[in-house]
Amino acid sequence: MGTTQLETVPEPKYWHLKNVLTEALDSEFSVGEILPNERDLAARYGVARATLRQALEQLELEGRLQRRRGVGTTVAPPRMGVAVGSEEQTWPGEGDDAWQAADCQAAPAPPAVTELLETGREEDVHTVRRTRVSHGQPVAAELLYVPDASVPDLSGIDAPSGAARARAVLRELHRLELEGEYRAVELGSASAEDAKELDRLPGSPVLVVTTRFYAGGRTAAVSVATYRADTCRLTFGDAGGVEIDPTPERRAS
Amino acid sequence: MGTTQLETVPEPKYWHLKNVLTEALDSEFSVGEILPNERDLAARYGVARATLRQALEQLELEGRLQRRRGVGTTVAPPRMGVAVGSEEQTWPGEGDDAWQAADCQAAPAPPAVTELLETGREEDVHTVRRTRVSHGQPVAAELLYVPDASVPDLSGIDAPSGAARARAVLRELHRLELEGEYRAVELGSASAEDAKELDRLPGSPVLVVTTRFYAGGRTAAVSVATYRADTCRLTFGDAGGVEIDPTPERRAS
DNA sequence: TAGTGGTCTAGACCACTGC
DNA sequence: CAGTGGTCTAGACCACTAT
Repeated sequence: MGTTQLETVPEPKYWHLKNVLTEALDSEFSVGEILPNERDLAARYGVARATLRQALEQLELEGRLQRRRGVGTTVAPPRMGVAVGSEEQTWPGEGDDAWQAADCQAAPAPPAVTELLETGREEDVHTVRRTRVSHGQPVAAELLYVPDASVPDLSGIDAPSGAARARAVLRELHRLELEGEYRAVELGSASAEDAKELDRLPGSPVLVVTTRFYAGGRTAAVSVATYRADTCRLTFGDAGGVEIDPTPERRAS
Repeated sequence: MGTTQLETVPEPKYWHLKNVLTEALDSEFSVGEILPNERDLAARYGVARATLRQALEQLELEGRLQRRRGVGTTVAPPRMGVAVGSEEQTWPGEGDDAWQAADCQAAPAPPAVTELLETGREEDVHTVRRTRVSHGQPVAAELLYVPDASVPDLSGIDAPSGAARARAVLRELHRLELEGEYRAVELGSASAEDAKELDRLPGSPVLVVTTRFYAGGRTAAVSVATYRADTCRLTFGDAGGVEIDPTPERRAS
């Protein structure tokens, strides 16, 4: 850095600071290392703590830092790639797919999902909760909505709720022939519930993946999965069998 | 502060405020409507402006609000779905794909891209800039990196740079047989350049879509596209021909 | 208990938009 | 020009984690 022109461009302090810190991160810190605390850092760079925090927030958003209350700020490892969609489409829970079924309740789906499923507004649907763990870390929390019409033979199952019932719902679902998937990704913020499962604070940025599963000419199930945006890079497709560990870029010095 | 419960759950003010505003948005405002200014809103809810802003930032992140300096805060329309990947894989610019080539320069690619392309660190690659407009709004800015090896017959083209050359590069690229695509989506923040193209402030949250195009057993091109996270929902696949306008949920009253 | 990040305040000034 | 959101400050207290 050295220079800084004053001419014509009043670059915000936090933006400049973010760039300075990015370089420092690249050159002077290694993954997992703890940064000085916010008060010290602010003092060192001659800014108010709030301004310093604005820069740190950006860096956290970009996956460069991880902050934990009561602990400190650490240099984050490169984001991990998590496979979300591939060539061969499969039902959730089919094969061994990194997800763990946690629970299943009968409850009305949120309006947005109701519309996709074309179910009644007050109608109960099977609501399966699953979590996904990768590299020992929770990366996603999912709610899978399955209308009773998609799993008509479920009645015989004893377990009224819980993981056992969740697995039963999935098993029944697999009996249908999957005709297609339609997926959407958007930015969201973690609900209180999801935040707890993801070990983050409520409001943390998440990537929301909504998947509609088609069977028998209708939407047979809808999945809403929220991935930690700070630690995950969602991957799609498999590029003709090539599957390289992605994420180059960062390295310690 | 007046009272408020003391029992067990000190919910942050900005979080509570966000929820209150969300309901107000659902019930009392319609798309495009202008909210009261931040100072008035803060006073109305009895919080400092910074706290109010924290709530507004969350809502903007969720795509519910749009804020423009010098103008005001308006209720945002539902996010638009933009198609990013579908069953049939195509080269960028093949068919009529909503993108507009803007420029092309010869320059070294960033390290991350260099690694994917397996080109030399200092080697120049054709760098095509394109923008994508949807519903009259800029939604994405892209940099497409094409090593010379992928377009060997380009030498004869006159235009050294500019849109004409960009189109020429794409045309040459289409002569290769596309063997596969590998895509990744992650959260990022807009660079100063991208921000300008997207009509946003630098640092705004964006969805970064990195695509590797395979041909001849190698990565023949790499595209890095940044989509406005506030206005876009990225869609993948086509679910057997079904293509419904998504995004239910919001409505004015 | 000491130290961290998270929340909140009440001000100030700046940059931009529109009239 | 007046009015908007964007940046910045200097403090305070709270919630959490580790020791």
